[in-house]
Amino acid sequence: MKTRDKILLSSLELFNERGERNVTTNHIAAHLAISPGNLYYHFRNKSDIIYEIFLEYEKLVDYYLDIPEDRPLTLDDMMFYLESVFDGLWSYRFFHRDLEHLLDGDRRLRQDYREFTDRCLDAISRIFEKMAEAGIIEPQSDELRSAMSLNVWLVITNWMAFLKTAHASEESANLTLTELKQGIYQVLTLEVPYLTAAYRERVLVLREKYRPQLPEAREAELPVGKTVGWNAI
Amino acid sequence: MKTRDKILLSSLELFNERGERNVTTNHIAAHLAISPGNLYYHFRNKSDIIYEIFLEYEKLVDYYLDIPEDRPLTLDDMMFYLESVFDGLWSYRFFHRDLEHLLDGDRRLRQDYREFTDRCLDAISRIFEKMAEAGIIEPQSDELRSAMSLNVWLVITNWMAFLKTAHASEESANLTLTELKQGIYQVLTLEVPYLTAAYRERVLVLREKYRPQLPEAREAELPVGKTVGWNAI
DNA sequence: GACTCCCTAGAGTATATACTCTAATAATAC
DNA sequence: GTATTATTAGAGTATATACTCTAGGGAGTC
Repeated sequence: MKTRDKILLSSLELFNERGERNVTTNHIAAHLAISPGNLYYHFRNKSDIIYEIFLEYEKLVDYYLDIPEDRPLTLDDMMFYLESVFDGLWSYRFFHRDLEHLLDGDRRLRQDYREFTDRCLDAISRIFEKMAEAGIIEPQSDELRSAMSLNVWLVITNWMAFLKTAHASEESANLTLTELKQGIYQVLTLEVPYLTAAYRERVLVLREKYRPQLPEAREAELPVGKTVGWNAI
Repeated sequence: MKTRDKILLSSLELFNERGERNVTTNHIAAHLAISPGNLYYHFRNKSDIIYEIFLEYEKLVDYYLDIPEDRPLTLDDMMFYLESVFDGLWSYRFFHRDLEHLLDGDRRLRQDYREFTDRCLDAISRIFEKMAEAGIIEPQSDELRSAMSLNVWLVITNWMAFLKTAHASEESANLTLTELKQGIYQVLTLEVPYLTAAYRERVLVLREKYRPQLPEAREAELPVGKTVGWNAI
């Protein structure tokens, strides 16, 4: 593999593991056992590395969210979109963590990310539209669908932050893809009230598969009777 | 005012304006025209300053989210909760921005924040329960209410990040409290499908007041026909 | 005046971090 | 083989940042 690609790969790996803020260019070079000079031969600066990684991320999600216009959507499609988006989120999970700071430091990235968000919101909205056409959910006004789509986006992009800050018992307890995908449960929760009678039960069954599991550690930690919120069932 | 309090006040101000990451203890001291030594006489380190600010934030939100158990909830109560929570979010807006990093650097804060989240989720859930009792929304199963509450929390705590990353046209364009409160529109969107016939119209009218306004600049920027998502109505 | 206690100044330090510069080596073209 | 280009090493640098240390001022008390 070319050094340039190795740098991108290692950077992504380290960013995901430790957070962009905690990974220096020297760390990346050391991790690859190359010199800092070598790294800076391939990339002008750290922002450039991050930008390249973003382009990959963008490409991946755009690929996933390509919506077929020649046929109706199915439940399988919907689940594929959800699974795929969370897979993408997982692979580039450092990105949404320090998003604000990353965008502050790079105009290009800021602009591109904004357009990326718009495309995603558009895609989500289109998916809902086609789901209504397919009779999976009740039709919604444009206005409601847009607002709903935005809420879906908010839940998707911030589910991980919630897990890392509010959920994980200790910083050592690292996140797993399985836990991340419990975000699908939350997204489907948004859809529940709109499901048609014909599909309601089927979707609820699918949703159940993603229901968050109580980590033993956490349950034991909380005083009896004080368990609250999403895990209190 | 005591120097200690001045430090807390200035820190909060600077953190909110520039982000915790971009504000050093030296900046804070300089901003107050005091010496670094003086600052460190009052606080052992930066984490301690942040922790103290968190305690204030926590106290404020706990105060806002105190739920009266001796009477039913009204629509006014609900709007008060929403307004208050977003006011709190605004006053301490630096906090959720760098949350993950802040928690990484302070065990105490991590633990406290987790309990704080649990209390908030509990409060949100209780509010929904009482709103159902008051006939504002249809009753929900415990499971659905918990999942809903968590979605409300996700939307509330991440609305600002969305505004700053995806919405604002330029980094120079600073956020206003009014824009932040458009998050209330998003939260009410979550409630829409559960509203009872008796209250539906009244809530929709309230919700309308928070509907995001299209900033002129933004509209002009986007190619015609490509406007998407939440602002495309 | 002298003592004490609280507060403050400001120079200084250890460490980190993004990035540069020069020289050398490997790969390729002719 | 030789010239050229692409790649790499590694020491080095400028700047920033969290934090320390010592000296001393001011106010109250006896």
